[in-house]
Amino acid sequence: MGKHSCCYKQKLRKGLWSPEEDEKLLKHITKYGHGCWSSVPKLAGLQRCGKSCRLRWINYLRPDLKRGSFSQQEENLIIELHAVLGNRWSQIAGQLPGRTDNEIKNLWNSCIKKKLRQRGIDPNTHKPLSETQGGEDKALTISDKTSGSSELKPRAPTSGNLNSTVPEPAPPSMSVAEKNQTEKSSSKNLVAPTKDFFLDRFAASHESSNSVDYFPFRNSAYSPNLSMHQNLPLWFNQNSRLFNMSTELNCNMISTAVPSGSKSIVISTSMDLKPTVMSIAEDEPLQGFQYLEAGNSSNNSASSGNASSGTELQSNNSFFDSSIFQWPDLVLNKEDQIQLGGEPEDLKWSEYLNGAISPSTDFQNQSQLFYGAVKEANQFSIDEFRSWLQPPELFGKDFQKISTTFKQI
DNA sequence: AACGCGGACAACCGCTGGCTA
DNA sequence: ATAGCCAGCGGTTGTCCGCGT
Repeated sequence: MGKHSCCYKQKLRKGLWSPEEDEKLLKHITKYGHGCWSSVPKLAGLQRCGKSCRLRWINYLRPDLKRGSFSQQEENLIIELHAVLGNRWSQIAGQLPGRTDNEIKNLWNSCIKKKLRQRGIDPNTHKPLSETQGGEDKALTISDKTSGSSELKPRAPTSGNLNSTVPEPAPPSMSVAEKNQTEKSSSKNLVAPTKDFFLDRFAASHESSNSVDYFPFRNSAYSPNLSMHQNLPLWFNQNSRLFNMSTELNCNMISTAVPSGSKSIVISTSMDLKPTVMSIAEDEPLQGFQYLEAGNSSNNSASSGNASSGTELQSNNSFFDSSIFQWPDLVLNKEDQIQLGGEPEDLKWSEYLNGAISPSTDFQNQSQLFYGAVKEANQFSIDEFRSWLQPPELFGKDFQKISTTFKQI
């Protein structure tokens, strides 16, 4: 099993590709496409196995490959993505146009790992080396953090042979004690803004654009430089309250820890990349949730034909659908609790929105909010909140569908 | 100049899962 | 239901090249 029939054939060349071979393969694929890879070598006149041809094409000959060394931005992005995805090189590569999984893997193993270690960061866990050596953080069970969620399943093991336990995002600046403290103070009584609140705000922000048809909460808009961990999805429970997955469930495995009461939709984006949408089937809260991903609204369609169309909701290809995706350890302290709908702290959000509370624009500080680090209420800037409410044109058709779905909830 | 070493990159290998007959 | 084919993925190995001794 696993071995390609072509691999048994004799006289197949191995090793480095000659320029002549490259030319043959390039000409063939340019002219006819690759079709079935196993037939490519024969048709192209190459004494290689189809697998080798495929690899050569993907890693070297493909016209849309970006050449040259990685920029610092790319490196940073790889580190951030790795923190979320682990060694899922192909998924990481998917977020770096023009880069291959092989290239990224090599970079990681040869360069980035070393750099991280030099900075005192464990490349596997993305935690400070000292902390890693001291043992793994105990993962709190759901019941540790919430009351009345006994029906929730415990964290599931990761599937497959992924040797990495997916690292849990943890700010190096935060001590274990601080984490414990924030975990203890996490909000059982959190009251969050309602869906209507967001919708109203969004409508007010885009009065001229039928904007209520859209629901583009872009919660990743804090800063392009911040970690992927900050791409928190917004969940609304059946009471239309914003539901904080991480705070209320401490769930790392979305597929196993969806709250039974929530018939929800999650809207998220991967940084400035694809908006991501998930919804949960109302009557199958635990395992029946659907996951939908909107195509890339920016429509930077690649030359290959299998790129997302950008117009259809799709059911795969985002790290969010991965059972190993770990939700950020978001913890809101008492000071961060937001209450709406005539409740005493109503003013808070409106104050933010009106700028009465001076917003911090220090995005690094903001990042701490999402790590559950020490937070101040006014760190939550109005500018950031406004940036969630992206104009519809930035999201395109996808969100029209999303909003339709949302309205049905 | 010769040698050894290490880094960077290219390619291979083994495995998995989807698809289809 | 099952077996075979295939694409894709991630780990590993091989190769090249620059640098220091």
